[in-house]
Amino acid sequence: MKSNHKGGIAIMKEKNKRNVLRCVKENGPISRSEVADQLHLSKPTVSALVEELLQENWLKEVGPGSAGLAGGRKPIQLVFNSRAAHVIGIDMGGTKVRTGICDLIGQPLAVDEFPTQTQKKTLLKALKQNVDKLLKNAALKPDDILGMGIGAPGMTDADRGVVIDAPSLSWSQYPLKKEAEALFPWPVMVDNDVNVAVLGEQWLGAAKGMKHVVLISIGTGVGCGMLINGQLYRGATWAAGEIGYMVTDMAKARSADLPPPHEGYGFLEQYVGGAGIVQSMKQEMKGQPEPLFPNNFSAKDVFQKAKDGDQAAVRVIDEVIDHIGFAVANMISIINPEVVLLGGGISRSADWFLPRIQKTIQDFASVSAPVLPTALGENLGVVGAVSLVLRETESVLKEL
Amino acid sequence: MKSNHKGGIAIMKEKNKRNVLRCVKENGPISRSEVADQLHLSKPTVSALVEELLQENWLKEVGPGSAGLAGGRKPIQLVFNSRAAHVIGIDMGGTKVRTGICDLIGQPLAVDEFPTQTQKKTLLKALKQNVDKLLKNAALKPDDILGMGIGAPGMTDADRGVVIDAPSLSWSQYPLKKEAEALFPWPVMVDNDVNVAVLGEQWLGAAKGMKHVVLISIGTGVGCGMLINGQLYRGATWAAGEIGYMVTDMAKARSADLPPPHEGYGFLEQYVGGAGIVQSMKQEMKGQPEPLFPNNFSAKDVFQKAKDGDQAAVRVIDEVIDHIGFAVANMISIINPEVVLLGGGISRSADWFLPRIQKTIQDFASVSAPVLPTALGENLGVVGAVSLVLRETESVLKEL
DNA sequence: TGGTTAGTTAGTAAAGATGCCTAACTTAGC
DNA sequence: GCTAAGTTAGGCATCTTTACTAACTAACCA
Repeated sequence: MKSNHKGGIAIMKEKNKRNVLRCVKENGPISRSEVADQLHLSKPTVSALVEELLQENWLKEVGPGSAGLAGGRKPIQLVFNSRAAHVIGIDMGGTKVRTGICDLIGQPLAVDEFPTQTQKKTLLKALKQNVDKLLKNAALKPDDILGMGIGAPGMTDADRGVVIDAPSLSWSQYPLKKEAEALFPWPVMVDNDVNVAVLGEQWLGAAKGMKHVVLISIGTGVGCGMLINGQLYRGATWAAGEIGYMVTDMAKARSADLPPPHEGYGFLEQYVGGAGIVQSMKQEMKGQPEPLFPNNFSAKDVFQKAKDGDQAAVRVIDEVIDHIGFAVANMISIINPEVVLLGGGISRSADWFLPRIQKTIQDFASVSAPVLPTALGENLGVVGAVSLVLRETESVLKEL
Repeated sequence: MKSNHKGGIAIMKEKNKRNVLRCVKENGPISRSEVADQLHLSKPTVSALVEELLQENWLKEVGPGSAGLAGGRKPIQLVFNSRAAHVIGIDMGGTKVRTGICDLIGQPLAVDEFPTQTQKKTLLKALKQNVDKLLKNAALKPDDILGMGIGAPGMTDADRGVVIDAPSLSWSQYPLKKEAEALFPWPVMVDNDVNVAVLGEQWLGAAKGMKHVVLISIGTGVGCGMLINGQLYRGATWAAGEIGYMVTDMAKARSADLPPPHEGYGFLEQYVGGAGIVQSMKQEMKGQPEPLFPNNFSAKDVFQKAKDGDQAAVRVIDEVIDHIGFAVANMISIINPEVVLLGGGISRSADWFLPRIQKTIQDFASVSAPVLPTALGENLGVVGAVSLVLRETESVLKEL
């Protein structure tokens, strides 16, 4: 048994080992020798650590590569075993829950979804069933699972795994991590859906490998996840990124023809969120004799009408895009990110309005930054949740 | 000679040593035994490290404390030697340069200032002279100096120590670190003045010990420094915190009666910066028969008139404060800091307008945060620059 | 063409250095 | 004698260096 060196030397070995693992993972097939060079470790040390990693199945040898130009022994190529473990990602939305099992490089082996239940108990039961099915589909056993990540649609205390407030699910102070861990035999991590999304995009999407990323998600509500110095930034009280409350028009904010703030929606949200768009459209239609829409319509419908050229809809959407443009410009001036990603329902129409947003940035922001739609599509939440688990698990290797 | 263990075991010893040092520094007089307990290190290890730290003069023994209730040998009390080294801090402003020498706990031993020269060469020469004087006044030799920090009024590449752009000094791509290090026999670190200020306030001022801090400085220009996860956040291209470009009123931003953006000033800056206030006041005075001010007046004068109750001035200042309120509210919604500090010339009038800003936050921000004036007064820049050096020097001990 | 030799690189083994821990001891006060 | 602070001695884990073997290329020569 290992001695209980608390602040001890064993930590360093663990660190070196993780570094070796990461080095192999990132640099594809690579020899022990080259790993030693890259990590500034001696060859024997690397050999010993690789030996352990092979034993533990994190690495595989894939036969000899080719020798260098100047001759010499052929190197033994090492590769990361992306199937050494698997991670489950859960994207818990207001209307549906998307689930998936991924390997260690984020490849989905099985995905599924089911409608969100309003009762917490039934929701968890459905989740359990669904995950069991997923395991069967992927031909995996619980032992193969390293952990499970969950993206929840609301403010979340990621340390304790408590969803502090999720209006769309009527959750408040719900200890999701604890409840889920009672149901599953692996560790569970929970975070805000937007935070999870930005992790996913930084791992495998449009912000791959970047250190400073802002993701703005515009759908029913408006949210924003930030990656700063390569780390998720969650704020002092888990409330960072509430861009939905950004005021881009003081005069309007102060005027009386808007509902008072703090009834669950912020200023920007009132303009660019789904409900806000519908509201504005209704307002716009008042002056017109013939209703453009039936009684029930969605923001998506308004977008469609605007694309089709209807003037009233265009006016509404133009204002939405204008607000988004200024919100993005403000974020760029404050955060100076490498990239701004636009996600949520609105990202489907990205091509259409991105140029206008870019113009606003160019005119009003202090510096520039590319604005792109998210790249991971419908699996974004799942992949992000998987990334959450992997980062937390490997968090020891944060420093070089 | 030490073997060149690169990724080696020596790093851990260094870390433990720094932890011991920090432990003694933070926990006042303390015995070896208690340090061992707190850091989960063994007594012999602590003794050895303390021995080295005593040799190197970082620690001092201050005679025996009192024995415990149950008897036993009296502990030997250790204290941090705050005079083991000294650091020079330079606050380089647009009109004057403030200099100071501090000990390791931020106590100023000598401070001074001199007018800013427009010529770089003469400025550096004056700096050299002034620092030499400072050393003499503090009765120190160059060997006693650990390093020098400089806060520069503009966008700064802190890695290379290059001031990228400082309009008030007409500097562009100026390698200040390199130039200064040619003049002085110690390492020099350079950063933005607002970044330096937030470090200072977090060290010894109004944000002591906090991990998430926003400092907004409003004077000639408008700047913002952010401490996130306990670390300075500088952005992808050293441009983070350009709050002067935040747009809080889209309609006005688009209207034609303002100068076009990107002539060196951002939207918010045009309203709340010194020049902007003067401009607004002039605009306001046009309608009035009798001029309130002589031809030349400053933002400070306008503030004074407003405090005295002049209606035109009050209108101008009210708008300024309104803009600031929304800017602060937006920052809080986005960053969710533990505290927002207000610095720069405007902080003198803090008492007067803080309540209104707080009202705006309460009405429009997603969460709350205290808003306070900076606490370090005229030495803020100097102390912050000292802090910059100390953090960089001790950066190894960032993790617990 | 085919064999031999020199040079180069991958990986392993043994020995030395460093730093931590535990256990036992000394010191100093009750 | 009891207790707690601090030191000494011995052992263990980890890394590095040095020296080695294995394996391959290139070039030379019969």
